[in-house]
Amino acid sequence: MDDQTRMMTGLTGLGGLAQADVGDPDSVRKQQSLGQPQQDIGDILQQIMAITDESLDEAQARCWPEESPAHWGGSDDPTEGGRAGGGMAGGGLPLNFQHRKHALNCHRMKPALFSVLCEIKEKTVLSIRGVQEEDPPDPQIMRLDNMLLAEGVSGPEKGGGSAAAAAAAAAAGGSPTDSSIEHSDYRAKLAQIRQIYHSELEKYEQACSEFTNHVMNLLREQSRTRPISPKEIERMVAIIHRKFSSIQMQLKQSTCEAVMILRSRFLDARRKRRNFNKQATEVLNEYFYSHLSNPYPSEEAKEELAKKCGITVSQVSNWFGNKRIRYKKNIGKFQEEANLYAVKTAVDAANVSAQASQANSPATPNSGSPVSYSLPNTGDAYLSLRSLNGEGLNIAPSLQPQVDTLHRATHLTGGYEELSGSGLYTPHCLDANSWQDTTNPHPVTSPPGPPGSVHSDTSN
DNA sequence: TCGTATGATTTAAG
DNA sequence: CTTAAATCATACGA
Repeated sequence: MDDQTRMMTGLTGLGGLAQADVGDPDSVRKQQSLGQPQQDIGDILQQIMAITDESLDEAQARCWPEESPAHWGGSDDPTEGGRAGGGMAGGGLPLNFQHRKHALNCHRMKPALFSVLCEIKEKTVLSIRGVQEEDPPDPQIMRLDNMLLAEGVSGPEKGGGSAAAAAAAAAAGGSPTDSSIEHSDYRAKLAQIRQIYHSELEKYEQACSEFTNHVMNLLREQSRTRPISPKEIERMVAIIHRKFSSIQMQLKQSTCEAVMILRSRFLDARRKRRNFNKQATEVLNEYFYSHLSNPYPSEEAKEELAKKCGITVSQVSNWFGNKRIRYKKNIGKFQEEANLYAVKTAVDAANVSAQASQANSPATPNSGSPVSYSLPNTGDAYLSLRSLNGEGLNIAPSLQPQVDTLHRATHLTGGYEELSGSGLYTPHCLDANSWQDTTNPHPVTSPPGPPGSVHSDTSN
């Protein structure tokens, strides 16, 4: 309302000026046609329409290629309204346009017409009211915001991102060197995304405010010829902001996607799988094959293995899980490996026992082989070796306890059969299912092992 | 480039 | 929680 009154007063106050403007043919014509109000109003309405259209067109043509939209609305000062046309002329509007506009603004009937328009509008504006009462924060955009914040993209500064990366990597449990390299890489990429995000965001914001400015100035400008309430301007601005925020949401969404892809590329351990080093595999295999009858390392054993191999406990668990299932699935394939490690372990054990019996030393400084877990093994190693040799190994007296252990294990697992018959190296398969048999009723599903599917074993 | 090896994850059971 | 089993996705060697 305030604006309107201001506009009105401004316009009325300019009546004199308009009449003085003799140079304008339109104005002259209008002055002459004062006697016919009807025609006059029709005329002026037409002009208003024309000008409204034109000023929009002009605005599009002028505002966008150039900047400095600020001068567009001219001054807000109502007293200057009459001269606004003149002032605007500097902007490069066609002279014709300027003239007509000016004439219109200064027409004697203008105030009356304007008030009529206001009145009409007053009635219609109510219907608009109801339409625009909703602005609950979009849950979608809030989710995106939260995620970007959590990823350190939209957060304060670096730190959030690296912290997240560190946490993720810690969870992934990669080797320290690897992960640190990957982290810097990850952080670099994240920073890149972050930078792009921010520059885009800034661009959007700038564009938004620019556009808002244009529109506001346009409306203000138009408000000289038609009634525009501040509420309407406000509403228009809100609409523009909504549009731009939907664009912003797209930006946020694609940024989120980029971050997710980055994360999965860099932090998903599965994608970044590295084989364990040779020594680690060896250690694990030695344990596995020396505990073949019960290859389920205890928590402590796992920890020790993990330490030895420079991997995490869960990696040890994974390894044993994979190994068990794969061994069981195709024992034949692993036979060679089994024999290899059996020999290895047996040799170690022999060394140990030899030293134990000779030097009475509890230490196990065996060359190269890092098997030092307190070898309470189930005797599989000896079994393997024995079967390799075809006949019994001469077991040192000091090994007797281990043989006992073997017996016990044999009993426990119940997986051994009478091998004795074959005598030679026909080591039957330690039915892998028997790993579970202690608890399970015997599932007859023998693994689809190849013909030679075999494991060294012993008779009693 | 392709087949295999292998570490990790998922699913389901207990 | 642990585990078996299936599956995924990469590593790696021929």
